[in-house]
Formats: sequence, C-alpha cells, structure tokens
Amino acid sequence: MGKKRTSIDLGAMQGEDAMSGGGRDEAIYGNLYAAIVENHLEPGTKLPEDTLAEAFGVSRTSIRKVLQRLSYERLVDIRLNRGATVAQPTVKEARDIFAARRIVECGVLAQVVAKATPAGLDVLRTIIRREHEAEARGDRRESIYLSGEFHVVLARLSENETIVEFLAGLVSRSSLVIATYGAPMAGSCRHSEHEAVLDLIAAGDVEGARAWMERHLKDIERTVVLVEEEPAEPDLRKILDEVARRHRGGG
Amino acid sequence: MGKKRTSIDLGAMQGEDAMSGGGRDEAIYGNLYAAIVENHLEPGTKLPEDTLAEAFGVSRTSIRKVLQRLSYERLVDIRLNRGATVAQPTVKEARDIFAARRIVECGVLAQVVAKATPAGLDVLRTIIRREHEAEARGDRRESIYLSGEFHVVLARLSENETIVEFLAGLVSRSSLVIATYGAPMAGSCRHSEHEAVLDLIAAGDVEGARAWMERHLKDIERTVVLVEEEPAEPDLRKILDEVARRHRGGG
DNA sequence: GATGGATGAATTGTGTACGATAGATGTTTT
DNA sequence: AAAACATCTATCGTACACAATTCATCCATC
Repeated sequence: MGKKRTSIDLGAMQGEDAMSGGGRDEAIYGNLYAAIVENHLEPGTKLPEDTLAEAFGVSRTSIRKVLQRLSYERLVDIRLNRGATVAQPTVKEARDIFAARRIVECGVLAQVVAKATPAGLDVLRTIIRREHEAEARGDRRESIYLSGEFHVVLARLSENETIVEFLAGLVSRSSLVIATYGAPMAGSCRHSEHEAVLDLIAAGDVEGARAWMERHLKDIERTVVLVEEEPAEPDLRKILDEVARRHRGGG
Repeated sequence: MGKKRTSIDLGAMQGEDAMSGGGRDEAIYGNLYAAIVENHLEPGTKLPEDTLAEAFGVSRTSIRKVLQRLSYERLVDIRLNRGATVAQPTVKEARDIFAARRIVECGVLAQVVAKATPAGLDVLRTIIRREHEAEARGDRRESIYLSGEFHVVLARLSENETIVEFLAGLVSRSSLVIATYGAPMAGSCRHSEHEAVLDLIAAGDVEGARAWMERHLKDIERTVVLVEEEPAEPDLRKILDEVARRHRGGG
C-alpha cells in the first residue's frame, strides 16, 4: 500500500464523551478552521475524508458537512470527485480580498467611532499588548493571528454582526494569502502601528482613522502580495488549474 | 387544527435526464434559492427534508447539502433537531444588512467608476428598461428582483468577485427583509431613480454617485424596515424564537 | 524510447437504514 | 375543567454500504 504521507497531524480529540448532538461538528470545524488559519496546514494540502473521519473518530458524513462549510468560506477548495484541499488563493483573489477589506474596514469606522466605549477600546489595547508579547517572543503564528483578531474586534465595536462576519471571513482568507504568498517575515513586522488608530477613534476623528486604516491595509498588501508580483516561477500547474476553475465557473 | 403549511408547491423539476454528477445539486439549490428570494415561499415556511427530497426526486443527502448552503447564506434557518425554515430576519438583522449595503455599495463605487465601460453601463440600462416594463405590468416580484439585480450588476463593474458575492448575499437577504416587513407596495415604487446614478458614474463623479447611493439605500430602508418600527402585532412566537436563537448563539 | 490505451486501486458521490429528539396527542389526576 | 404525565408520531442526525469517477500503473504499439 502506497503510504502517501498525507498525515494531517492535528489535535484529533477522540471525543467519546457525552458530546452528542451538533456540538461535535462545531468542535471538528473549529479544529480544522484553526489548523488552516493558523497555517498548521499548508495551502494545497489534501484533506481526504477518510483520514479526517478516522482522526476525529466520526464518520465521513460529519466530515463532509464540515468541509462543505469551510468550502463556503473559501478556506478549502472542493473539486468534483477530487476531494478537498486547503485553498490556495490566486493573486487576483488576494487583491480582491484586500480591496474588500479596505472598503469594509474604512467604511465601518464611522459606526465604530460612534459606538466605541472605553471598555471596548480596552479590549483592543489588550490585544495589542498580547501582540507585542508574541512579537517579542518571535511567535510569528500568534502575531499573525492577533493582528487579524485586532481588525475583527475593532469592527465588532460597530455592533453590526453582518459586517463583522464578512470581515472575519476576509481576515481568515488573508491568513491563507500570507501563507501562500507572504515573505517569511511579512505580516508581523510593523504591527505596533495598531496603537495609533485607537487614539484617532477615541478622539472621534473618523476621517483620520479612515486614512490610517487605508494606509495600514495597503502596507500589509504591499508586504504580502507584491512579493509575488514578479513570479519567480511561472508554475504551469497553478496556471492551468486557474484556467480550469475559470472555465468551470462559467456554467 | 391550524393549517400547517407543509406543502412546498414549487416547480419540482423531476429531472430524470442525464443530469448526473454535481449539476443536480446546483439545480436544486437554484430552484430553492429562487423560490425563497422571489418570495414564492413565505418567511417561516417549514422545509422538511423528506418533502424536498421527494419533490426533487433525490435522497435527503443531497437536500441536506443544499439546505446547509442556504443556511450559510442566511436564507434558511436550521435549528438542531427541528429542521429548516425560510429565514425570518429580525429587525436588527435588517438594519445591519442595510448598513452593510451602504458601506459596501458606496465603498465600491470608486472602483466602479474607475473601471466602468460603455458596454457595462449598457447592461445596466437594459436592466432599468426591464424594471420599467415590470413596473408598468404591475409585476411586483419581477420589480423587486430586477431592483436587486441592478445593484449587484453595478457592483460587478468593479471586477471584485469577493465584494460582488457578499453584496449578492446582502441583496438576497434584503428580499427576505422586504417579504417579512415590507409594506405591500414598498420596494417597487420609486425605482426609476436608478437611471440617475448611471449619469454620475459616466461623468466620473465618485462623490456624487456615493451621495446618491447613500440616499437611495436609506430611502429603501425607510420604506421597508421602519414600517415594522411600531410592531402592530407583538407575535410572541417570533420573539421567543429570537430569544432562543440568541441563547444558542452564546455557545 | 515515447505515446496511447486499458486495467486496478483509492477516493468520492449518493442512497438507505437505524437511533435520537422534539412536538403532538390522549389519558389520568387533582 | 385544567394541568401534568405518558406515549406516539414525525422528523432529524449519524453511520454505513454501494455505485461512480478519478488517478496511477502497466502493457502494447508505433
């Protein structure tokens, strides 16, 4: 038997406890989600249903549901009869994601400023502190995670659940973009900047906060996506896959 | 005995053709999606898996997949062991949706203006023409559909697929909001306005287009949501469901 | 030696069966 | 008569089994 080392190697909590009902799916989803977003699973990694089912101690049925959900969120790619893989965002997708983030995160700032409370800002300061700690520790994974978390929690001050959910999806996908195209140190170098925007928000300076956010997001995009701007390796495989996807999308 | 509306009464295309493979799910999804968004199925209508499976001539497995997807798009509500129903957006949800639309649709206009072509604008003019025809015919359903389609196609000029997809979801949910809270004639009365924004876009007036869009969306929200601002019927059922949902969401 | 087609294993897609849960109905008790 | 309990039915959640498809390997042919 060809032992293809696809071994997933994640927590695999074999929950035989009283965790009946829907909570189990949620836990499996959470594990896979974290594994992908925190970059424990490289983009492109195959996610065979059997392997996952065995790893989590459930049947393929539950796994399929979770994979479908992750597919809706664009974190995994499901192709007909070919199974699921961790998504590999294209460069265009990456640009669209950051453009969307600029629109949403700048646009939501008016409501954020309007509804911001000292308590809410304190939560953000806590995140910044943890960011600094992770950075000092050299923990790149945690840095990236907290950097994203800051943006989501900031948006949450607007109390618009729909926007927050969408942004959370964009931030998750940003992690995949960083994992796919990012330079080794990108995404975690100049994030001490986060403090600046809090002062602008506390001062009620919507336009200032918007300008800051616009620049901040463009900085991140530059350090991440533009690295791939000059494709060192044309990578025929990826190009053909992209063509195939586009063609399929027309149906 | 209260009349239990379990009869689904949709097209039920019994496709026995060579439609094997994934295309079938897509077709079923499309039918259900259209039935919900075009308001053939009232918000709150139960969607039993067995009934749908029989109606479409497939097993529950496929139906479950479709319902999961619609649930992810917030068009149906799935509660544990209680099945799926056509979603009934809360008033807060409705407000969030329209706030999100203001942010996204105004925010995307810069790219729309930058990338708009005469051909693209012509597509929009065609939609406006069809809107007028539907309105003259008194076809409220088609009017609402085309009104939403206009906004989506307009955003599509930005060529940002991520944003378009999100906005499409918001527009779908707006249809549900209109179906749930809208006055009988709301949403289809003053849409001749759509023409105005095309001129602003063609002239490259981003700020003008943004101001127009902001006002347009606020107008729609006013004619739809504020009707329910003074709840004519407290509707205990809806309130309790809302409480239950909020309680469940804490997990 | 390279190309084309056929065969076999691995993996996914779909249908079906069984256990579990919620809501409804009917009965009993106060 | 109203309320509380038990049972019953309808529906969902999960697991399993079979059919369909893809991919890899091998062989024949040019």
